[in-house]
Amino acid sequence: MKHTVPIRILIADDHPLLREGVAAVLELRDDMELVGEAVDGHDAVEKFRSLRPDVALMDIQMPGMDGIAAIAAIRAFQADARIIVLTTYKGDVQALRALKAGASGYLLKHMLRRDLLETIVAVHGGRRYIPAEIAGQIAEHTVDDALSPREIEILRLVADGNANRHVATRLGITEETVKAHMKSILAKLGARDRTHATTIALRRGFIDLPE
Amino acid sequence: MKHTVPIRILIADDHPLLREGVAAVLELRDDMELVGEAVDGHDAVEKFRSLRPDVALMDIQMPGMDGIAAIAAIRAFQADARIIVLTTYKGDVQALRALKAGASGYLLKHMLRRDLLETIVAVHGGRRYIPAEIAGQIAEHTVDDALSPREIEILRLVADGNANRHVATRLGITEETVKAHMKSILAKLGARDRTHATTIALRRGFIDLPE
DNA sequence: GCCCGAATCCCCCGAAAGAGGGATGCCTCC
DNA sequence: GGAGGCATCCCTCTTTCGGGGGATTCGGGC
Repeated sequence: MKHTVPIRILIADDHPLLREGVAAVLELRDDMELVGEAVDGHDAVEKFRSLRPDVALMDIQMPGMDGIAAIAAIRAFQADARIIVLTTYKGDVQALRALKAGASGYLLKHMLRRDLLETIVAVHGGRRYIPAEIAGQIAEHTVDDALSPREIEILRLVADGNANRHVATRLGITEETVKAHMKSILAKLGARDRTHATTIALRRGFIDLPE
Repeated sequence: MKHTVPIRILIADDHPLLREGVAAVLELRDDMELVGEAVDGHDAVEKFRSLRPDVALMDIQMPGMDGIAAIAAIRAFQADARIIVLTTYKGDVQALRALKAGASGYLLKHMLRRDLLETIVAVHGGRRYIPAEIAGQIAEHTVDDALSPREIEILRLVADGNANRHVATRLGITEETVKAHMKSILAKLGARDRTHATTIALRRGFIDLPE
């Protein structure tokens, strides 16, 4: 029962050295086989289509189409695709988005190769595999503190140094409305002021650094 | 002239998969040899002492002692140590600090293995090797926009959501003094307000995300 | 000796921010 | 069809920011 067909794996990550590392780890195993490498989201979707791997390892911060969009695109044409996110932290929001998009596992890049192999086996077997660290973080929040799309839009502009009035003109709404949104943002994030809200949102993955 | 002693290399990085990737790349070369792996700054200093590698690859964001402190510590007892920083971006300030601490090269993790090998050879040969991208960034700033230690301390507290008055009490100074520092910070960073200053400082590597 | 930057403190003052209320339409979900 | 979230707008009022000036001390560099 040990000699079955190896698990066919695709990796999508824009870091060549990390891809190399995964390749090196997988080469030592006769029950796994790296069948392809993708360097961005579009590439990942395309290679998934043509190679039909059993498991895909996917980074979520890649140039062009990001990993979450790629996961959604892949699941759209193959609903039972097994996808594992492989990232360097990024906050509970990103993790939750990835899981909602259809990822079955969430691996942190600083994890050991044992974790990688265990996760691949588990996910290939149809199970989910979320580290307790991440699961706990997700459970902690996401009850009533999810920012609405408009709130995120506003916070992004605020993070970039726009005063309420500038945000208002930029979005074609009133300054009063922006202030109302800001109140809601501060309450949801438990922030003391707009600067605090910005760093909290950055840490949790609601927004990215401007530019 | 091709068959000389291989370049002995030490890698310090808290990402096992990346270490694996570097190891895999170096294994293909008979003119290079990976002699050790360190998982944090202390480990790096210790392993450098005992192994005396020709070149050390060093991450700058590691648990415990960070890479820059490790570089300084290593150069303190071996002034001609060849050290290459291997990181995922981090702003011109971090790059400059690393170079000032004694690094001879600055590699971005998304670079190709060709760049890695070229840099190792160059640095081993006593040359410096800074990607144009990084060199340009450093040249662009650092003229008159370096924040003083006190300014960084204040900006860190501001980023964490402290009002001027709270910063003042925390540091045992007057709110007026904090305001004076804030004026200087805004001017140096070219920021429109404290939130903008915070995101600029994060992007450039002056400060890290709170917590 | 002199200059300069860092760090400290002081003033005024207008403009933002944020906390406190509201209100209205428009969804969707149960 | 009501409940609740979203997005919009409105008003008041206090606090905080940030620009505009200053000032001093202390240390290092030319």
